[in-house]
Amino acid sequence: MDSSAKNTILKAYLEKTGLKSTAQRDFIAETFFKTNTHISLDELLKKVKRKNSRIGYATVYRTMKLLSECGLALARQFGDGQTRYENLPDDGHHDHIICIKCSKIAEFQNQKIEQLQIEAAKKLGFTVVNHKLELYGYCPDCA
Amino acid sequence: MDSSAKNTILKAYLEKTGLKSTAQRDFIAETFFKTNTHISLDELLKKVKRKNSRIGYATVYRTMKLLSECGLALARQFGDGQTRYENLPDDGHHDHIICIKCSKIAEFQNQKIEQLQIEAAKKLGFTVVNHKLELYGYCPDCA
DNA sequence: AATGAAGATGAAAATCATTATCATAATCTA
DNA sequence: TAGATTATGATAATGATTTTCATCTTCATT
Repeated sequence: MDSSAKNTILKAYLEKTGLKSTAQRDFIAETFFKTNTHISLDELLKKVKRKNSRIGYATVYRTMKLLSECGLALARQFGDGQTRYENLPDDGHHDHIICIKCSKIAEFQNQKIEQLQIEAAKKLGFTVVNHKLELYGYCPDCA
Repeated sequence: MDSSAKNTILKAYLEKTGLKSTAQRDFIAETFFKTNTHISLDELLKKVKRKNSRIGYATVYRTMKLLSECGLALARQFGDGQTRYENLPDDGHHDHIICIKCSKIAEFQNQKIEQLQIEAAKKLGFTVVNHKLELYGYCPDCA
């Protein structure tokens, strides 16, 4: 999904819930859509402030909550105490591996694992809709 | 693994890191080992205080961090703002599959998935210590 | 058993992320 | 353009977790 499609969704959500479209919201959303990491609110705020230093962090918090509600951002907790936001993946699902020492996060995809998950679920009579897989360990630098 | 085996591990870890064995630590650990839910620190503190009201919450926090470090407790965040701790499963590692309609939780084990995880991590230079896998979908009754 | 050094404890204060408050400003409908 | 409603941003408040520090325990050594 490209940025303009996301904007359409956002606008529709705002309208549906009786919220207003504002320059700050648009700019924060736009900035977030351009990221490709698991960005923390702190980091996003910094990015936003670079262009518009008058935007307060409460607005960034509020906007990300909004994006999360309308499905345009995924909120994740990796155990370092901060919520991190991720864009919808363009290229299908991926999982995470997190360094328990330095908190570095890497991503990986493995079709075989996905397949085995579906099979394991099937054995129990379940149908899988979604999943969350996080590996915790040491990154190359901290090993 | 039974409680006494866990105690042995804990003692070994304390010795290795030059920490001391204390009545509070033992009691908190023992209390935790008896739980079978994803207990929050708040809830654990309450349990502990019932028997020994003089134990402070800082000690509970510190002890759970310890247990987490030596692998005797699993820290999890389900997005409600609190860290919850889970005991090691008695019968080897298991993962969860959760029904998104009725919230039923089933458990499964799959050695192959574990193996593939380790391989996927290795490709990125990571060493896996621990993992969390949750499947979300529909159970047989809600399908 | 007594000593002494290193840790541990608990109460309270500090910190960090997040949320709420509130006066002011921007948006939008009519 | 007015009027009503919502948004903003600075600040204060909250809630979970960590740190601080004076005091107490543990444990290896006498």
